[in-house]
Amino acid sequence: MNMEKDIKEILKKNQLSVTASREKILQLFIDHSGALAHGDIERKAGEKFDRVTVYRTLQTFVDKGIIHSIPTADNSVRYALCKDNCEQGHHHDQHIHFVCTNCNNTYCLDDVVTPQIRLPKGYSTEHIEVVVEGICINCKS
Amino acid sequence: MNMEKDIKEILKKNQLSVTASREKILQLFIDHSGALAHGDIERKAGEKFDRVTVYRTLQTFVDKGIIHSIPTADNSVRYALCKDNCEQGHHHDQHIHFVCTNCNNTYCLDDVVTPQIRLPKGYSTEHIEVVVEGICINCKS
DNA sequence: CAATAAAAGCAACAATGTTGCATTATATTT
DNA sequence: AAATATAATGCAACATTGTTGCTTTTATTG
Repeated sequence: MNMEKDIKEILKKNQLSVTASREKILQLFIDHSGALAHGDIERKAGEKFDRVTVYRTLQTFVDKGIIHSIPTADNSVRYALCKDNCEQGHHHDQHIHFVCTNCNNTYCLDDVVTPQIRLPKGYSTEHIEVVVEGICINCKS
Repeated sequence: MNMEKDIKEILKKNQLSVTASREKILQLFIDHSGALAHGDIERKAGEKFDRVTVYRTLQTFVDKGIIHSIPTADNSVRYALCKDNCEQGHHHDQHIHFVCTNCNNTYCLDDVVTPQIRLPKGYSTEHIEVVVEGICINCKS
């Protein structure tokens, strides 16, 4: 399969010029099923690219709706591919995230939809983020 | 009201020696209804205390179950008081968190219980974190 | 292929988080 | 209440992470 072409097309579809760093970093996300922390990406792509480029590329991808960031409680933001055809400046992922406490991987559980939350009177909802911690399917004994 | 005494007692109840920095930082949490970012605390208490002390005090409070950390998607961990009588090394807060996109405050909605999440086969749940973004009751127009 | 626009690289800096150790404060014991 | 043991603080130095301005390089367009 000609994945390389797919990557170029993803970039073009998002009105991004095709550069080596963008191809490489997007490739990382496609190859890796789980989420990637900035540090992971910097380690895997950082030999070839400047740290600043990694930061800016990730930011660009988030802005374009190619990846989304996943909240954590320990100051280590992670990113994963958007699968819900997010558009520029408007993410609408509806899946939950799962963090394995054993292998520390983060997964997007695309089939698990975020639940409705009934808020107290006066609060309005724009976006709901659900992160479940537990043992993933690869680590269960 | 003699709040000072309460603070000392909270510390003692958690087998912590009563020190000026712990009193001050715990006071901040009690006075402030929402969550506090590390930066907030450092700014409010940092004139009197060393940055390192703030880090260590927060870590101690988390370990003891006095405060809990709230995940965010932008690398700015926030902390809030535990109200569900968490014990040392074992948090069992069951409330959701609400981040106002207008005033940027984070609230613990103690009355809103985290929903059940049905995970795919093979995944087991240890902890569920729900963060809702929207407009809070103080900012609604 | 040249011109234009955009991205990458570089350097310097700012902010955030960590560690070891000497000093100081707290709690405990007598 | 003072001495002692224990624990927390402050300090310095360092490591990591994130940001900004500017120059050079690369990609796209005609």
